[in-house]
Formats: sequence, structure tokens, C-alpha cells
Amino acid sequence: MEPKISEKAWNPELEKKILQQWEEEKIYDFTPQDDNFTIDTPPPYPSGRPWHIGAAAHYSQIDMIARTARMAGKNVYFPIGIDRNGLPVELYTEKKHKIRMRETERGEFLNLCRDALDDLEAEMLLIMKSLGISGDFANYYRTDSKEYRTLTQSTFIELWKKGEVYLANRPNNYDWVSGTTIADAEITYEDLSTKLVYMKFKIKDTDQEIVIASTRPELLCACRTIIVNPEDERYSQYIGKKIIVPITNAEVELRTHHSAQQEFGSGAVMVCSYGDQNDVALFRELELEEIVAIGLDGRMTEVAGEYTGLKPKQARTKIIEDLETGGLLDKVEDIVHRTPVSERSKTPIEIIPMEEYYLKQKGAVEKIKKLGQEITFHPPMHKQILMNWLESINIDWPISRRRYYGTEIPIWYCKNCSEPHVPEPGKYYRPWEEKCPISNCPKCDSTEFVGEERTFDTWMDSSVSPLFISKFNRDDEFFKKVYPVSIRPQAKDIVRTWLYYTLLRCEQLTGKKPWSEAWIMGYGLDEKGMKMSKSKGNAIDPLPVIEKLGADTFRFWSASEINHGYDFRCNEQKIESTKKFLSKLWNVSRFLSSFPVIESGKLGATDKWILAELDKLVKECKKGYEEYNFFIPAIAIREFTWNVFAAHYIEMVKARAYGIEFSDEERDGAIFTLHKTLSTILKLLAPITPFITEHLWKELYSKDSIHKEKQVTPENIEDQSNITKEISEFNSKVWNEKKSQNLSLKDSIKMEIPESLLEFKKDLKSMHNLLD
RNA sequence: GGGCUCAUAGUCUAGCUCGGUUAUGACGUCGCCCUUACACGGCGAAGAUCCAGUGUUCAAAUCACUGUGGGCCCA
Repeated sequence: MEPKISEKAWNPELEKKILQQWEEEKIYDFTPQDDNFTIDTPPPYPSGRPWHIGAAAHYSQIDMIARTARMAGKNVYFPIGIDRNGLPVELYTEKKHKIRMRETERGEFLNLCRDALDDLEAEMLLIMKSLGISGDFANYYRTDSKEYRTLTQSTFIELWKKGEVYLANRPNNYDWVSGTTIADAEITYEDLSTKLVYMKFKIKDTDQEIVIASTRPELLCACRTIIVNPEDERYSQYIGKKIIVPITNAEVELRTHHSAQQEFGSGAVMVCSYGDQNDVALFRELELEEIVAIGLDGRMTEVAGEYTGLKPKQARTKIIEDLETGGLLDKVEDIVHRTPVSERSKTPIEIIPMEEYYLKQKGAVEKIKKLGQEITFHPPMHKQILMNWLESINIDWPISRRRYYGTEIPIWYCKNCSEPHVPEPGKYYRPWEEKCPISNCPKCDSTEFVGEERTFDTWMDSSVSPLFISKFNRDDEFFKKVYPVSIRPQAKDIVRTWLYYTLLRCEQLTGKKPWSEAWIMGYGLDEKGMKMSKSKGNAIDPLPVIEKLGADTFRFWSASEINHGYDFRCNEQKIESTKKFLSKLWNVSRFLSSFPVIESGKLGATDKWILAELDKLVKECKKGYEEYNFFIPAIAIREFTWNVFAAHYIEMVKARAYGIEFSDEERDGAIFTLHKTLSTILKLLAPITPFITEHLWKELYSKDSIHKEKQVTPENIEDQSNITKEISEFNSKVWNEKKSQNLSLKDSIKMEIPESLLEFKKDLKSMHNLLD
């Protein structure tokens, strides 16, 4: 009998044809019904090649969620978005065109960014499609579109009107060379040599003194407290005492804090506003009032007394001299210090307070905790990340950024009285280039306005994704059907940002939770277990891998290697070896394609046994799919298909299926069971490897797509796994015996069949050519 | 400094919730074999003091405590 499938292996080239078919047949189209399964898909940021292999794995798995839900009979809405706001594209554009953002006309710069994004986006969509993502590509959205930015601005305006937004000063990173604030993401650390200055501080009303070491003596005038480690016995007698700061003669209190390291310097630390990020944290935690020692011009302010107007470095030199003259200097050491520097100018950053907009969040913490409790996390352990974060929130959310490529903050200020004016929601505003929508200031009647130039933190945009996809404020009927959406899949490292901010914003705007389930994935690590990143240079580009091996191989690797929720290592060789399983599946199918598909047959003991094992597999897969943990079905299916079905069952019934020395009825029992088992395997595997299962399904079982099928449900057949063990032990015994006698596998041999396997005697005899 | 998390053969991984098996499977390695689905295959072999220590127990990879090392997040 010639097999219907003739090729000896799965050819990944077929994936392209299948993709085309799916597109033509529109099998993943969505029409809203009363009950929908909506995925709050993370919009990827098109950051250019190489794309992150961990991200490719992540999106493959999100697609498995969609396919699992579809096969469970749900009406799946799987929107696709592209995140296009923020810093990366600005840096990319500056590099690409060798320009500086602030030295380029804003409109022109934005156009360059947009063009860059368009190119990167096209490539990204192509990769996503070729991965087999069954999303709604025809209606993909962009976070920098007019509609999206209108939503971001409208939600801001609503919150502004509710009094949830305010202006405040907070410390910011400042780069003197490029003259701008910079984001934490733009800071790198370099080991720079500097002087560690040991200064003498007097204890008030005594003649005792303590020595304090600092690399920033010029900030003495901004010193607010001295800290020592609570376990440091050298200072225990001084706790709570007043200390006189040298030069300024200000009085500060000595207190304990665990962040003071006994081994560094003298063990006592002066806390100034702001030497480094640690100072910022301490000021916040100890609720100290800041002293601004360095101004926006990069020079010492008037609080520095005689050092006013000097640059910090000059002030440092002079102050060391003065300390020495005054006998207040103990010693100076040359040290190497890990210093935060601007990624681009390579100069040390300063931390200075600047005025920014804040969104209130401290008061919402309890409500968000409650919402968090109502949401099911997959895996449950990652709920803790959110809860820990909520515990540690102690400031409101700074939402303004001094950047260009983002959603503009919709505010105009009266030129005369500075009163801010926020326009009506529902439109997209660009205050930096547009006229104020009102003609007269309601407060002072002036007719001149200045537009706000700042943009929002990009999380202001991303945090309303569930509202955008459910057409909040755009289509009430649609919104009612779709919101709250069903599931938020996302990576572990942005629970504190994306997940939390979404909860906060959606609660503030709708009073409801945005989704009922959150699905959290770990990150992709390199072969040595380090997080992959472009800057480390250890990122693997998924595209060549997918092109070479096919999306299904990649997807099966992702499912079988990534235990859900845990970090995973990426190894090209491992991905490649996954292909073997698809080959196995292909060849099993090829073998079965020589037999007709029949509806029934007389089942023998062997057939009943494999169907019991198959039912066990269905149960196991169901368990995994219900948790959206694809590791469970992937491992179970591979194990069953390869080591039970192919290795033992097929070998046992081969002769029977060919009808050699068996009745037609017995033969049909085998053929029926073979097909029933394979078709079940294909359906179970369809969410994980949609291409090969689609191809084999159509070759063997149906003209219609496997992705329109309902998932198989367990029949609760009694477990027979003890028999599996005995069969495989017996088969091994025969194979070993033949080997030791130097016999070929087809040679006959005399072996005793154990009593427990007598039911299988006829099949075993024909399999091994056993003599009576 | 705080938090989360992990630790099982050269590599990856199951088992740990609820203690008792010869510690699972895969990749890789080695040996034999073209047996009419598959050499991208089959069969077999070697390879692990289950991170360390202490405790509980008749019995610990599994439970408890302490420590060490890695990773990530936050500061």
C-alpha cells in the first residue's frame, strides 16, 4: 500500500502556503458576541533587528492561548497592536540620521521618527505573522495613532478634572553636557577615579568628633542627617545626638539606617540632597526637607555660601583646601567609584529637583490590592510581585517627560497669569504647535497662551490598552460586550509597570478591573543563564532560526522547554533538535496515510489499552490547557506519541493493520484505533504547532481547518499505565535477547510471554516473530 | 541594602504539594543495527555523593532550619 503522504519529512516551506490559506479563508476573524474571550495582547515595540528570541517565544505562547480558547469553543478576540511611543525610537533616529533631538525642529524630528517606526513595524508584523500568530492583523492598532493618543489624552483630562493630577518637584537625572533631564534607562555606570574625603564633624556640646568620608564634600551645605549602621558599635553612644557640619556649622541629627555600610569609609555617612540615588531614597524614606545645592545652570546655588556660582568640581577642590586650613580634614584617599554617567555624553549626571506632573496613586493602593485579589494569576506565585510592589509604593506617579515622541500633555498656560487650561476630551491635541482652543483666559481674560511642551510617560499610553481594544468612548455597544476583557498575557519584568498601571488607570476610569486573568511569563536567558539584551550582545535573533527550522519547530521548542512562569534558557542547538519530534509525527502520519480512515472496528486488547493511554493523555493536556501552561501538553504529547504510541503500539499492530494472519475485523480494529489516536494527537497539538497539524489534518481527515475543531474531551477510561510498563519491559527484553544472540529484529525467537500480557499474545507474537 | 526565584548526569528537565520506585524524559556522547512510517530512524550502554550542613523520621531529592552560589526586579 502506497502512503498518501510521500515526502519523508516535514518541510517548513509549507508554512507559507498554510499562512496564505488562513488569510484567504479568514478563519481567525472576530465578530463580537455577548460572550467573548478577549486577549489584552502586549503591543510589541518595533526596536529593530535583532528581535529578542524570548519575545518571539512569548508571542508564540500568547498565540497558543488564543488557539486554546478557540478550540474550547470561545469567541476569541485577539487584537494586535504596535507600541510606538517613547525613547527608543528617538535614540534610534538620532543615531540613524546623526542628529540631536533638541537641535532639530520638533515637527521634522517627529517625522523622522515616524518613518523609522514604519520600517521597523513592517518587519515586526511580518515576523509575527510568520510565527503563526492568529491575531487580528487586518485591524492592527498603533499607540501613536490619533485615536490612541486621543484616548490617552481624554483619560488624562478626566483625571485632571477629578483632581487626580498635580504638579510637584522631585529629583531628576540631569545631563549637563546635553542640557536635559534623562531617564533612568539612559544611565550607565562607570568606574571613575575620585577622592574620598574624610572630614571631622563635631558632636554638639562636647569636644568629641567623628570622621565622615564622602566623595562629594561640596554638598556639605545640603547635608540633612548623618547615618550609621544600627549594628555599628563605634557610634552607638552618639545615636540621636546633634552633629555640627563643618564649614556651614549647621546642626543635624545622627541616626541609624541599615543602608550604611560599616566597611565603607568610616562607617558614618552624610546624607545630602542629592549625591546619588541612595540619597534620594533616604530623603524620601526619612521625610527630610531637601536643600537645592546645585542649580539648573549646573553651578552651586546661594545655599553654598562663599562657593556660590562655582561648578561642583571647582567647589570640591576649594572646599578640600578650606577644610585642611580649618583643621577639619582627616585625610584624603584616591578611590575608584562606581559613578552614574549619561549614556551618551559619558559625563557624571547630577540629581536636581524639577517640577513635573504627578498622578495620584497612593490613595488607590488598597483598592488595587483588592482588585489584585480578584484576578487569577497564571502561575499564582507571580501575584506576589504585584502585592510586594503595592506594599512599597510611597510616592505618586510622575507622568510628564521632557521628550518629543510621545503623547502630548494637553495643557495650555495663560501667558499673563500662568493659569493652566485643559481642553475638552475627545480630540487629539498638540499644544506645542497648535493654538489654545479657548480664546480668552477665564481667569484674567488675556488672549495669549503658551502650549505645554512635555509628553507623557509611555506607560500612560500602554496602561489603557484594555480600554482601547474594547473601544472605550468610541463604541459603547462594543465596549459593553468586550470590557472587562478576559486575559492579560505579559512578561514578569513589567508587572510593576504595565500590569500595575493598567489596574490603576482602568480602576480610576471605569471602577472595574480590566481583566479577570493575568498570565505571566518569565524571561529568555542566554546559554549561561544571563538575561539577554542587545547591549550585552548576547541576544539571539529569532528570525534566522525561524526561517531555517520553521515556526512550528520554534513553537514546539518554546512550549516544551519553557515551564510557564519560570525564566528559560535559549539554545539554538536545542531548538534544532526539537525538529526531530515533528519528523516523528510526520512519519507516523505518513505510515497511517497508507490505511483508509474508517468509522469503527472490532477492538482488541491492544487497541483498548492504547485508547486508555490516549485518554490519560487527553486528561493531562486538558489540565495544562486550562492553566494556559503549554509545557504540560507539549511534554505529555511528545512522550506519548514517541515512546508509547510509535514505539510500542504501532509496532505491535503493524502486521494486523496490514491484515497479515488476522481477520478483516481484527485488522479494522487496528486501523480504526491508529486513526483515532493520531487524529486526537493532532487536535491536542494544534494550539502549539498550528502548521504541521493543519497540513496533516487536511491530508488525512478533513477539507476544513483543524483550527475550527473543538478540543477533544476525556472519556474517563480506566487507567492502564501498569500495562504500559509491562509491555515496554517485555519488548525491551525481547530486543535485548535478540541482540545478545546476534539475531536481526525480524528473526524468530522463542520467548515466554508473561501471564499478565497473555491478552496481547497474538499482537506480540506477530511483532517479534515469536515461536510457540 | 530590600524582595522574588532557582539549584537534580556534559546540557536542559520530571518528580518535591501529600516522605518509601532501580530518581523521569530529552539533547549530546559511545556501541550495534538499513527490521517494507521514519538513519531527521531503531535498539542498547555509559553518565547524578538530587548545592552544602544540621534536624525530624524506621525511612529524606521530597519536610524544617541554617548557610552557599546563580538569576531577575527594586533601591
